[in-house]
Amino acid sequence: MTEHSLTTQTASTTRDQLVDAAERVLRAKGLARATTKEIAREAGYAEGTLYLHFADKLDLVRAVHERLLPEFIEMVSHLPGRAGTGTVEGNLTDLARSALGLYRDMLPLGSSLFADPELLERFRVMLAERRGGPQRAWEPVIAYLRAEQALGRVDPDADPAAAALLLLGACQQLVFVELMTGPGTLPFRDRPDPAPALVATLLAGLAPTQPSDPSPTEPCA
Amino acid sequence: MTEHSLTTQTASTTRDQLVDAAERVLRAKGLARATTKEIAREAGYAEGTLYLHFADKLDLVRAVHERLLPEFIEMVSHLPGRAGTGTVEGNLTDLARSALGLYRDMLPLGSSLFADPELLERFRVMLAERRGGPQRAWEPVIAYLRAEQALGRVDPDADPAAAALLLLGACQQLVFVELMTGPGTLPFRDRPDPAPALVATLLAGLAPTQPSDPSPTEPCA
Amino acid sequence: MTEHSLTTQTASTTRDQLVDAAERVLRAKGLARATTKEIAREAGYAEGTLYLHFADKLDLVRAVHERLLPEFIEMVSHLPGRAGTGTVEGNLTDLARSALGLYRDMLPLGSSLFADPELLERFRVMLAERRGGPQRAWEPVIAYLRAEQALGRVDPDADPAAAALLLLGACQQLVFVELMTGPGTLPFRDRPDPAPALVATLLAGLAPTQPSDPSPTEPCA
Amino acid sequence: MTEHSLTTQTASTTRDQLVDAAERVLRAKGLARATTKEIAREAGYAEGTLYLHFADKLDLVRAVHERLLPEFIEMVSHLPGRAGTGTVEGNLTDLARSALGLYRDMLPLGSSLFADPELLERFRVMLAERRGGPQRAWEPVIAYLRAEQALGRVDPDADPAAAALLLLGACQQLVFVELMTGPGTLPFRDRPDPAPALVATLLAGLAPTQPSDPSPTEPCA
DNA sequence: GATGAATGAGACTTCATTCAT
DNA sequence: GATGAATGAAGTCTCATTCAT
Repeated sequence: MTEHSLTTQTASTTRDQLVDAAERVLRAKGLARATTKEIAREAGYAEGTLYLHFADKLDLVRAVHERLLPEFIEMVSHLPGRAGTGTVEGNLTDLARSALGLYRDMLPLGSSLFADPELLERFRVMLAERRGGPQRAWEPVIAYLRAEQALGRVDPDADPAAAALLLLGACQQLVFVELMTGPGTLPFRDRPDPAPALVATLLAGLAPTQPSDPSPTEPCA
Repeated sequence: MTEHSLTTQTASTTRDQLVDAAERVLRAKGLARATTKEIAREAGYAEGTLYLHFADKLDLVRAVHERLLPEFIEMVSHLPGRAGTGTVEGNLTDLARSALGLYRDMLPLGSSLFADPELLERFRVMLAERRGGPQRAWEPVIAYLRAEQALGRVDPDADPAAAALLLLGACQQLVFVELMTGPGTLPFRDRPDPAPALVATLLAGLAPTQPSDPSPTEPCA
Repeated sequence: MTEHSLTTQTASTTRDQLVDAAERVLRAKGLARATTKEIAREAGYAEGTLYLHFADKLDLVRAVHERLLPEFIEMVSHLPGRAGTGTVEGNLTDLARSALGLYRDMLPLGSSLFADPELLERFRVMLAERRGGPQRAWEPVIAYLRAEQALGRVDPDADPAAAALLLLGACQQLVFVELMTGPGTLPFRDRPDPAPALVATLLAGLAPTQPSDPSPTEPCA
Repeated sequence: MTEHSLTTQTASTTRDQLVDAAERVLRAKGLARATTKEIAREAGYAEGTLYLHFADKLDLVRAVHERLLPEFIEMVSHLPGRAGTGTVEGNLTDLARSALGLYRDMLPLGSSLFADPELLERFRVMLAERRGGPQRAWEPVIAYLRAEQALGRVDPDADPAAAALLLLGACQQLVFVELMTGPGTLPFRDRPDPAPALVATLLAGLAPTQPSDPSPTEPCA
């Protein structure tokens, strides 16, 4: 109320403050334990105020996830798209590291949606309107790989979509396991930075380099 | 805990029936909307009976997830470990298809844990006792790849752990996107079976095949 | 209260518009579901405006009922007072039909008062100031019957007040039953217009006509 | 709980106690101010218990009205049906006095239904199942009058249904006005017992006994 | 061991009312 | 006079949990 400019750049409407507060509470307490009372208190408003701006609690939670979308997409777009600069390996390693951070930030909130089918359904409806969703992460990676293919730094026969899914999927799964097994565990063995190994493996492939074995593993027909 | 033969008979103890019912209700309604009343009704017992066998509701939910672990691990172990038989590509494709089914079955339940930090913490404690968790899925894949390396059908320099994470992570992420965006969408483009593309890409790698330089990692910059 | 010309102009003051809107909402939603928000919206004003013109919500509701009084009395006064014209039976039948319409219009709103003792009490206080209330309906009927008695068309020994109560009470009860049992029912048997039977019965009386008395009340059986 | 037989004849189930309490609170506070909290307290149960026995608050209120029906009908049936005994005038006067008591007891509760269209609708549905409603009061009166017609003590051409409606309607309207204008007023003039005048008027009719006037009141065309 | 009526804390939500603009 | 965002008390209803039977 009496704050003049807590953040110089944000309009900080009541609605935004409520969404901010809801996101903080959701991150801290989880969907199951986030109450309207606490969200309102966190935002500095009365509980009833919440219902001036949102139809119900799920509508507010959905708004949190809705606002996450552009955030997510922007982060994704910042995934290095620097085709032709540096090395492919370096770029993809940066990308993987960014993705790990992205998923560490987004996965707990996103996964919570599965706890409530009605919330998930509302989220789907919103995704259908806004074109968005987690699959958006693939796009800049695919675009980058295509650009590198054009530059000859990536195999022209490679499948960029599959490669994007392999790399980002690995990052997401790694974070998933991290979060599941707790902060004290070393999920991916003893490697503090798993990105290089993932990128190296993706670049080199598994197929043996010597065609001494006439196995049908070699697909480039 | 002190039970010696969980599965030697089709037992169907009251406790098991309650866990069964809880799993069904959790799958149908989601963690947020699963009530003890409905679980008890589904099991055919009175609500109070639940508290003869479990400390509280979270204990029952945790038991559902606990019982999922051997199920999960068993499914994972059935992932083809047939090193040397068929082709590597075929085996990994079968594996990817199995993994897709595995995640479709497990991901909604597993992701729900993120909605309740207290439940997640109890789950972590249980994981610390039982050696388990989603990372167990990597093991048979790694073992398989090592065996194929020994047979020369997989590059001896490849990193089996990274490869397992790439392949299984891609499967998990694909299912995650499927579940998020709803049954009506085509998550991975227009391919009904994404497994072959993933496996082909993983086998071939992204690096351009330069006949001059045998190191595929750093190409034509 | 201090307004001198309530109806000299089509005034449509803010206050009147609010009362209008309140009456519409009360008729549509009922006292229990009429909210200040909806009344204000219906009137085209902000919710706060309501409190510039009324002490509280009950004050507004009371104002609706207050304004209903002159309306009611005027309708009642239009009940045919045409002593000496037409026939007594015809005049009373017209009167009964008017009364049925009157109660259909007023009863739902009036009966709602019983749902809230505080509102009812305020209404009573107002009635004590304004001389009004549902009993006003008896007056023109009594006056009419007295005039007909003077003309010899109604038994000079008859009790006009009792007769008015019998006839109007019958109309009110009929509407009460109609409203209670719903629009789909036939409340008073199979007669679409119950007025003639009521009037005939009231005129003739129930006492058997002894042939010794040549009263015209008992005709051509 | 520990009461063994507070009332020797009543089962006094929890449900009944709740309905009892609800009726008491509804009579005391009115529909608009009756809260589930107070009803539960009045019944001596926790608020949640209410929802073990009723779908919601309206369901409980409806149950109150449902239980009023047999009460109402029984009271109505006790309206003197003593055809052939005493005098017609005496019997109808007793009847009118009973009806006044009946309506004094029932009208406030019954009228409250108009405050909430949803409640009224539920009540109508219930009436459609149970055959009941305020029109049931007419039946014993009609039956009585028919019996007296057979005995020759009531004009065989009289319309029993119309007569019942006239008499009971007058009683209901009188009570309605009493309740509206408050306990301190004398609603029907200065007569403490209005029953005799109503009955006398109904029996004698309004038509003049001497056909000295060739007025068109004479209907047998 | 099983029951299920009862509990009661607390969730979500509504809505009459206020007040700074 | 008008506004309408904000209030917060109070309402209805849910549901994990208990306990006498």
